[in-house]
Amino acid sequence: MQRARTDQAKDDRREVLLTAALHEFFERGFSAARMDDIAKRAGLSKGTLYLYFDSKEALFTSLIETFALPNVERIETAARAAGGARNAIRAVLALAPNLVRESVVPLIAKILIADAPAFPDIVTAYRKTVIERVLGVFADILKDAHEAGEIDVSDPDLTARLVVAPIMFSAMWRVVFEHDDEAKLDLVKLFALHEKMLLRALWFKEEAA
Amino acid sequence: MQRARTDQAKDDRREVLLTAALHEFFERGFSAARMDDIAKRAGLSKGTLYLYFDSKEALFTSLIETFALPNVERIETAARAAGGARNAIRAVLALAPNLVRESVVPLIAKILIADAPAFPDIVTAYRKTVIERVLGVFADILKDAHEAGEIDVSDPDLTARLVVAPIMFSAMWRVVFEHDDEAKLDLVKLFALHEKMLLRALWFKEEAA
DNA sequence: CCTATATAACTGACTGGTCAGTTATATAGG
DNA sequence: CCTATATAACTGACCAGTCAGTTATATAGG
Repeated sequence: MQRARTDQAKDDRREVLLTAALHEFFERGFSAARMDDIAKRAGLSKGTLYLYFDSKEALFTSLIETFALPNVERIETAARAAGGARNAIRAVLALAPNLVRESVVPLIAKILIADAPAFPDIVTAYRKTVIERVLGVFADILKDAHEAGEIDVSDPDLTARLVVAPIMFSAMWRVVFEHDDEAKLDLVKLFALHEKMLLRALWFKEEAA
Repeated sequence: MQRARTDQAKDDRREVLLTAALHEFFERGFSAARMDDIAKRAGLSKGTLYLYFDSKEALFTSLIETFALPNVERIETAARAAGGARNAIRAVLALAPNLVRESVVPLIAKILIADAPAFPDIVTAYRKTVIERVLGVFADILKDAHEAGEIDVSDPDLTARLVVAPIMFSAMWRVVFEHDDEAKLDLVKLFALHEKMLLRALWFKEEAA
């Protein structure tokens, strides 16, 4: 086997191992995933895996930390870049189909849901740094629009959750049901509809006109 | 240990074991849950557990089958009993807080999500008998209202998913985050808001008036 | 109503297999 | 030829499933 001697090469190897771990943990869950399989999937041996991570738990923790943030930033930028609440909602819901179908977000979510009771600290950290940050961005935008008299939002935090709920719903749908093709969702249509209904609900006076 | 001699007593024992299994599988996942712990939780020995279920897998299957249907029926009756789409939506969303907070539905959902890849057949069966049945009830109601000219619903199947999404969202929230009290959701307010926004989105012409 | 006998519910020690983590050995690459 | 990296053989803890033995309960027979 070729050796990773430079720092760059080692970082690459770490990443390959983390990606392998992502898929094994996703498919099997923390407990049933085998360190041997993760190493093999990365084209390495178990011994080598232990050169890069101290334990199965350490690997799990690194995994969540590594994959959690990048996609949050994508959402956050899209939301903040668009001017105004209406455009922010549009921008994020336009991103949603790709996020649900192509990104690792649904995989990470599934892994966290599955192993939450075993890793309460990781879950709490994830909620604070990822979930509540995303919800907070939405809530802020809604609040601003409310204060500007543009829309009527009694509770921005709860409204933000209602905006996000279909993303979570379809992420779980993908992860649980889409192993059989019969159950595929049309995500583009789903989020277009969600957008339409949200705009009607929030700007209902103008929309009805 | 007292013995279960009558059929009734045996059924009771089965149920106690299933309830113990529900909680262990929920907390640990299929793989990490121990048959010994399930038995102990039910106040019995592992040997006895094997008198009632052939294997860990058989126990798992029975568990899903036993707990899946009753709550579907609750939703279905509530939806069908209420006359008209508006009342059906109201009736079901009024049920939602209790369903999310008190029923086993979120536990079963979590277990299924966690172990879906290991039990594709169970998952497919669950989708057909539970999920699509519930979604179908909503879709039918929406379609009827649409055909009666009451509301404008281009795609009842997708709309039904948007109605249900916040239930799934808050079920996962409970199951993943509510181990710490800091993260409690106000479900009554959440679903009241969801109802308000749905009514605006669907009957937006009248609501705006 | 008592007691002896039969039965089926129950138990927990044991077995075989699995897998996280360790270590002795091999070798790529400078 | 030296050493950091990689490997695969190894160890021991753990656990699903089994089964020989135990005991609660039913009931036959006095």
